[in-house]
Amino acid sequence: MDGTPDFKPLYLQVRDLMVRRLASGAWRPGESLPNEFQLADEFGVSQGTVRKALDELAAQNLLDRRQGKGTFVAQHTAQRALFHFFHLVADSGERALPGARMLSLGRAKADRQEAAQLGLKTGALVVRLKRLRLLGKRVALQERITLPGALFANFTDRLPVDVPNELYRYYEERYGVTVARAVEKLKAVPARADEAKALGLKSGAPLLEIDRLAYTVDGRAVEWRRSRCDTARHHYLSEIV
Amino acid sequence: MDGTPDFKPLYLQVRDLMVRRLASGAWRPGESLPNEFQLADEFGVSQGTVRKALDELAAQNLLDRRQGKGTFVAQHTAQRALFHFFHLVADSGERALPGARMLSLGRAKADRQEAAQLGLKTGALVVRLKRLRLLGKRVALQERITLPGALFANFTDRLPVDVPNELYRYYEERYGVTVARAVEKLKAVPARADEAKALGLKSGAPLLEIDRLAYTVDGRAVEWRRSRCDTARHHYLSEIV
DNA sequence: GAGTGGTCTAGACCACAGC
DNA sequence: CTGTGGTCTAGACCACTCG
Repeated sequence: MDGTPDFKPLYLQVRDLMVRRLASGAWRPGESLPNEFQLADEFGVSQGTVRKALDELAAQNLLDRRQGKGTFVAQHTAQRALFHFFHLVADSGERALPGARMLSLGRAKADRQEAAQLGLKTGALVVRLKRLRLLGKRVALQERITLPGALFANFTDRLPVDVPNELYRYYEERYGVTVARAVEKLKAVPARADEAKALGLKSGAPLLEIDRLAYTVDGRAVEWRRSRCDTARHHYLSEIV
Repeated sequence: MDGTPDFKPLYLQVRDLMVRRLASGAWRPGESLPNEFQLADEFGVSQGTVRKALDELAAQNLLDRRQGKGTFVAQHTAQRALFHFFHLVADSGERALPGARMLSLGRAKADRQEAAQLGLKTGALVVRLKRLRLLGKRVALQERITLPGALFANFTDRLPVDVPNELYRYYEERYGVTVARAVEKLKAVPARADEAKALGLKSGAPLLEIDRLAYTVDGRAVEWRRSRCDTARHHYLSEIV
């Protein structure tokens, strides 16, 4: 008569409570959490149960546990950007964070596609960025980024040249928006004339298109990014375990 | 005076012993392992420590734990091939295992590149396969596969048409070679004339090249695969957590 | 030395599968 | 009902960090 499976281990309940704290901003990036025994007291469970919840969150890169120091809310760092969110690698194997050159930055009304991707109404306010990125000294990709205007108020107040290269850290520090997860869809596409020119290629040259939707810990889409990359000297690295 | 960090938790030692059993074939795909208490006795540790080792291996997809039933050595199934090792998805979101049409199958001496990828000497015996794969009813990619001849004796005895579509299951069942891990490198490349013809495209059309090296649990490279895909109606899906 | 997370153990009990 | 893995607890001890 009820159909609910309705059994949820304690440690998952504790984990979900913790996720809520992270999502609400009660625990902010970089902060240290109370120790395991204090958390156990607070949630009314044993230290072992808290530990299992913490380990789950650490496995999802939401927390950072350091023996001897404590448990910290994960933060976007250059390292994380490089190894976790940026998958283009030089064919030689070297990795380096790409430079960026902003082309434009402005507000607009979401077109149908942007609205669909970000879960907004068509015509809702969005922020649009367009930039080139350099791998080594060579311009290797062009990207367009769309953000929901509601979450990123006054984004366009700053001069394009003053917007930092590492956006996820910037979103986190300035807007309290933490990207926790992303989905990328890759295709091979022909370069449009303007892209070809920007990247120093012939029109129609093959580019790797990376279409990324980034989500917060509570599942809201907060960035749509479409990059088109010259992969003559680089590749996208994907590890399957 | 020694420099060795030399502290290895018990559960990792136990895990490594188990990995050796898996690598040696003492535990074979599909087999069930002794229960946790029996393993604990055997290794001379507590059940909790064995559990931690088992959980590690299950997280790496080397074991399959089923409540109420037991712990089993992971096996390559259609499901696993589809969700774990095959990342091309229709733009609609549908996933389906692609059909295959073998074009050629034969022995050869490894060229420089094949030897380097697979860790063989140039001129060592290899098996080469070439096939087309269909997504839906449409030919969507062409791939060339190279295997070390030493591990796949008599592979070419079978008629090309009789080699099954799901290769990893076949490697596992017929040759005792289990693929545990793979690394893929993606690029956008122009179609060569023959590829264009096979895929029904114009020469120079953009293709997604997927260059995959597959490894066994003990780290030997056992397959090099290079696929070139038409991504007009499909994309490569990559999830970042 | 004090405080943190990490490991190891032992035991009780729960949920699930299958006879 | 029995056997399996899964959860929860409690306590001892180890390794790492920092003052």
